[in-house]
Parts: sequence; C-alpha cells; structure tokens
Amino acid sequence: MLALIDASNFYVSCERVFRPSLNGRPVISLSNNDGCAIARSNEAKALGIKMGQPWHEIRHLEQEAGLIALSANFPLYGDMSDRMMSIAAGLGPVQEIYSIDESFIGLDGVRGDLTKRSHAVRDRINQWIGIPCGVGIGATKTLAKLANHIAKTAERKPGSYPDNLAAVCNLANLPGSDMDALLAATDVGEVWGVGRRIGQQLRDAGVQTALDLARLSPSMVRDRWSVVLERTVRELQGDACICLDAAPSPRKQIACTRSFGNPVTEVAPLIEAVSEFTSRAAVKLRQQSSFAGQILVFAHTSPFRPGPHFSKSIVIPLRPTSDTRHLVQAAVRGVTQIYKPGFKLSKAGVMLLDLMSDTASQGEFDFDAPEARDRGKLMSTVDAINDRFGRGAIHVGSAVGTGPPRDWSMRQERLTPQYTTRFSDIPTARA
DNA sequence: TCTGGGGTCCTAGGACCC
DNA sequence: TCTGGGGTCCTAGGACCC
Repeated sequence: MLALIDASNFYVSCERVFRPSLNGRPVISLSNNDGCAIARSNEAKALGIKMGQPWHEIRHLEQEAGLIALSANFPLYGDMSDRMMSIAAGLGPVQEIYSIDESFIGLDGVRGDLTKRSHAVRDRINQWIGIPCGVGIGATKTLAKLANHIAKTAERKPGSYPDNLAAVCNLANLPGSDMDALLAATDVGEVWGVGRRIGQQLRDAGVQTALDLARLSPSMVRDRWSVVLERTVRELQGDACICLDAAPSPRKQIACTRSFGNPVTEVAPLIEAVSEFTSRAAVKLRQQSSFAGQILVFAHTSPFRPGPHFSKSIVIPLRPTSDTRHLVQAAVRGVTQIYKPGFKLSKAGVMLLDLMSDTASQGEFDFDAPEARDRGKLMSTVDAINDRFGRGAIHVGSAVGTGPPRDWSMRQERLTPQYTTRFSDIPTARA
C-alpha cells in the first residue's frame, strides 16, 4: 500500500504563505523569463488559464480579472519543499521524493486507520508550513496518483466526486463497486502515464474513462500500444509494476539551458552564457560525485518567431572530468564551432552526458594522479566559497564578458523575496 | 513584443560483426 | 549469375512526467 502526498498549486501556495493577501485571488507563477504560467491558484484555473499558457496571451486578465502574476522563485520553492517533505515522511517508514511537491510513502507495516493518519499529517503540513496538500492511497503508484487526483478534485470542485473523499482519498477502503464508480467518473487522460497523444489514441479507440482503460487486456495493450501503457493498465488493476524507490540513483544526464531575456546575435555573449551554464551544470555534477564523459552544447533561434531559423548542437568527447575549467573549455570550443552570425538566438544550453562515478572512471593509466587530486580540492574549495558568498563569487573568466552588460539574462520582473533562504529577505513581524 | 527547464524510458533503424 | 541469418550497440526521436 502506498500514499502520494502532493501539494496543491505548490508554487502559488508558497507565495501565499508570505503574502496572505493573495488568498482567494487568481494568482499564477511564471516560468523563467516570465514566459508562461507554470502554477495556477484555483481561482486562476477557474479563469480558464491553462498550464504552460504564454503570459502574453493572458496578460489582459491583470486588468480585467485582478490576476496576479509572479516570477518563479525557485530558491523559495526549494526550501519550502524540504520543509514539507520532512513532515510528509512521518506518514510511513519509506519515502520517495518524486518531485518538488510530491512524495510517495510506503505504508507497509503502518498500523491503525490510514485515512485518519493521512488527515493528521496533512493538517500538520498545513499548520507548520502553510502548504495545502492532498493525499491519495492505493495499492500501486498509479492508483495512489489517481486517488490523489480524486482527493484534490473533490476538494476543488464539490460534487465532482463524493465529498468525503476531499483532501484524503483512500482507495484501499472501498468496495469494488465504489472503486469502479470513481474510475468511471475519471477521464482517461487523468491517468498517470497517459499524456495528450496516447490519450487521444485511446479515446479514438473508445476508451474514455479510467475504468475503460483498467478493463483492457494487458497483452492487447502491449501489442497495440507499448509495454509502457501495459504497465499502466496492470497498475490500475492493482498489480504493482513500478516500485517505490527510496534512494534514487544518480542522474544520467545533467542539463543547464536557458531562454535569453533578449536575443543574442554575437558570439561573445553566447560564449559568456554557455560558460555560465556549464559552470552551473558542473556544480550539480560534483554534487552527485560524477564525472562527465561528454558535453553537448546547443543554440537555436525561437521556433515561434518567423524569419531565418538556426538550430545546431554538437557533442564534445571529454577525458572524464568534473573540473569546471575543462568543461567550460570544451563547451566554448563547441559553441564557437556551431556559431553562425546573422541569427537572433533565443536559447542555448549545455548537457553533461555519459556520466560515471568519480571514483571508478579512470579510462586510462593516469600519470597525473597527484595533479588530479589537487584539482578535486580546488573545485571543492570553489564550491564551498560560492556556497557561502553566493553563486558566482568565484567563476571562470569566460563567464564574464568584456562587452556590454549581459542583456541575455532572463527576465524576472515580478520576483518575490527569498523569505526563507536569505537573511536580508526574512520578513519582519509587527504587533 | 511576448511561448520554461530538467528529467526518464522505450523503440526503430542503421552500422557493424561473425 | 549467384547474395543468409542472427546478434549487439548506438543514436535519434517520440512520449511521458513535473
């Protein structure tokens, strides 16, 4: 048995903790560059704002409907997530943190009434952190996900599901006929693992609801669709195919990519940007104690704009390393090779590939072993200094251009303070 | 004028080998 | 004039997730 604890409208809920005046109003969180909506309050959803909808399409709602849009404040969200996760962990013996706002909890061995217990944990997160959550319980991850969807929808839209399932929905408690009714009331597209494409294909085949999907034969689904969808069907039938993973393995690739605040046309600012992206990716690489065997660099023009399009990428093989200087060198070489003048580049990025453990990666006899050890020390010292004094306190030279100030930096015109992670931003309480 | 970022897994097809 | 069968590995692209 598994629970899924998932925050409601997480980013918006984080903002509301520190600005209660946002409660009851339509609020959205905007992606990097203030490009599109990535979180919506219930009131914003009621206005018809879609996930991922471009800001310029909904901007008029500021005036017309009192919509409030905020730039994504990831340091705040990350910190609030940590706090929420540590309380959620109290629901059961095993926790898998699945994303910034949701975790699966293994419930094997937990005694007593799981529904009551879930309510208690949910109330505690609400009281201690101020973030509203929903809890779904089921025999498999897919069922727990579905239960969570029901819990949150029942709360947001009274009448859509039985009222007593609002906030916490425990499918394990239900007789089969009730379970069927819930699945029948759920669109097939809401099932975890069914996206836009597969959802449409299923509907075309007459599979409209989660119940329809659950009643398909797994082998038929594998033949006609894929093993991936077959697993989903089995999971809906209560057959656990996706196990709980309490200790996630290290990443297989690490990326840092950004859309530019203003288009880039020259090679100098492009080198500057790519150097910075590489430095950031390298920090993540060292955090998981890995080396990269390849680095990919890309740049492209906006796919949404008319005019001449450019899109190129290049993979540079590396002697496995996590040294920022080597990675940046390779990235700069790559981007210089693919750059062509005459285009308004909208985005660039790097990806570290072919990752391996930094302890078991000697591909050749290493005559420079002592030098390599010093390199490791240098990098960990740089990381420690940047950790203490702020990102960029020490950086590679090519990440600071000699030209005009970086106008490729992303726009964040509506950024809220880092209430919980920066001393100067801590709110003051007044009597 | 304006459209995010970071991941995972699966599959088909080509290259290559014996 | 005749031209197999089976396996592995890699890559690009598609689909999904949050």
